[in-house]
Amino acid sequence: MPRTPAYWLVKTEPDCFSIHDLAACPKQTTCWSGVRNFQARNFLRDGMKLGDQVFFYHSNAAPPSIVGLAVVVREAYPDATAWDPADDHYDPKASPENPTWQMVDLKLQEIFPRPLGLDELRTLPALKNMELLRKGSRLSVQPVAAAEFAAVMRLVQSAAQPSPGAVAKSVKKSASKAKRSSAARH
DNA sequence: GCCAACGTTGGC
DNA sequence: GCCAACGTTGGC
Repeated sequence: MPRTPAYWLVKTEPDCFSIHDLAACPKQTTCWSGVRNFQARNFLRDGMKLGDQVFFYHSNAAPPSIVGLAVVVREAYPDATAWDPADDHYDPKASPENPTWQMVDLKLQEIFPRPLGLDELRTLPALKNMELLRKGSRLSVQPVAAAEFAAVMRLVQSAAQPSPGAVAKSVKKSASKAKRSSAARH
């Protein structure tokens, strides 16, 4: 029996690594290094399988939004940035013998016609219990229920021709918070 | 910039 | 094992 496909969401600060940066990568593929939270790592390591679809979310953006879709093209393997002292996410406790942290490879599947901001997502009843929308949620890698995934994708379809005034202008105020991301690598 | 929510650390 | 202190995340 093939496994039922699972759905996920990853967060990144666009000032750090945006979906457009992903689009510019060779083969539009990147390793998702830099995750330094155990719960997030466990989802990466144990949950994400080849072909799983992954919402791409921009945090610390204006507005914070789901901006597209990626697909898992390589399952978990050790995150070597963890034992690189020069890396922003260096972890002195990690080593090649004891990697601690894992990453997957993600390939861009689609940039949505427009960003789907938090306010808009909150209007969907199907997303009432979505982890992303939970107050205080900080998980940078999180599972998405199939029904939630479908609801967001329906919104994307309806977003293809946005009604006048419904388009959130994603003007970035580049808050000068240099680099601090738990999820992205640049 | 503020601050609530959360995760981690370390004294005990 | 408890929990206060601290650092980080991330919406606003």
